[in-house]
Amino acid sequence: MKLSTKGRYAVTAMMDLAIHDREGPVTLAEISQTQGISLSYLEQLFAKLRKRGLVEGVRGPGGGYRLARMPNRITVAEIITAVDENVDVMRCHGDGNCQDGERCLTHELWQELSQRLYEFLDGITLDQFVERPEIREIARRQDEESKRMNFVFPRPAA
Amino acid sequence: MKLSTKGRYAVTAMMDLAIHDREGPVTLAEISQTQGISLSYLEQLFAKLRKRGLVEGVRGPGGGYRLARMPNRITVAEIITAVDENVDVMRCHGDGNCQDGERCLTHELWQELSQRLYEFLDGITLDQFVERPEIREIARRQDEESKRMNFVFPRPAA
DNA sequence: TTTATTCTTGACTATTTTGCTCGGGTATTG
DNA sequence: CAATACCCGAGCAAAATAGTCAAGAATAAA
Repeated sequence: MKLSTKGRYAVTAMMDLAIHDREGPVTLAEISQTQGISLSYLEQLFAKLRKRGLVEGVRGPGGGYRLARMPNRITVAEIITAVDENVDVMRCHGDGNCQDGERCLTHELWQELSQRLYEFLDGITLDQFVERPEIREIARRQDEESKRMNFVFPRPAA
Repeated sequence: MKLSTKGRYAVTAMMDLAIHDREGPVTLAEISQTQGISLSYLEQLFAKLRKRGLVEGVRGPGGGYRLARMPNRITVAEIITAVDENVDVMRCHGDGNCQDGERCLTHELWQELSQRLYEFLDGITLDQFVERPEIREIARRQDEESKRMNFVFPRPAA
């Protein structure tokens, strides 16, 4: 599996969403601020997440994004495969034609690895992590920080 | 962990080495042919493998590379970390300063994942795989293929 | 001792991915 | 209608990936 910052960003954003889920839709601008991810990049990631049915966009003022399912029904594996379209460890995609139409020496190794990796990530749902006290602590810190920033740099009046 | 073709190539080459270990040093040219990896690229990979003490180079005619240790003392994890210097899933390298000097939301997730991944790959030694009948079968096929190619395109006489 | 063989090294290059910007849309609410 | 926020596509710089190319050094065999 491909484990890049891209997947990390997506999971981070989805956790942010899960944490603030009950407070209504969360705007990408907010996520961008609290998680330190560029807004335009978030837009790209969320386009993919939406296509996979993981989030729903709510347009208009007061809009934003919300989870399309309960947090306990969204796995980390889903999030990563949604944004990292190339999820294979293997070049043959498991077909076994890695070398001139035959299996290469390491075919089975990567197959096993791939499976283990997926099983691990598929066993972790968003809520599992969000409920951890350490995570809640970090989220609280981020909220404080965010409020402080709004005080220092308030939105321009309408 | 970073799982790229680079690491795959390295493990493949090391398996080839392990399979033909008792027949004396194996040249990079041979590995290049049987495994379909560019010779110059192999040179780069083996430079790193040598620095990590996984292989030994034998110069001169009849030379090549051989494993520096017994195949049951070389793990897949070692091979991959040898060529993929950047082995971290996390941007903070486990230090926990992922976001403005603090932990990011997904810090623990990647930490756990990283650990699991490493444990899995560290539990697999070269000999474990080389001994499997399916692998031996593939190796035999490759040897046949190689002989055939030498017959069709023999080395120019001296 | 010459020569062929093979490792060894370094610099250079093409392609892909990553992370991001910009400029426009479109739907929705007040 | 105007502000908010999603939506969409093109493009782009930097880094990583996956190589190539050229020259040199050690050694075994002729």
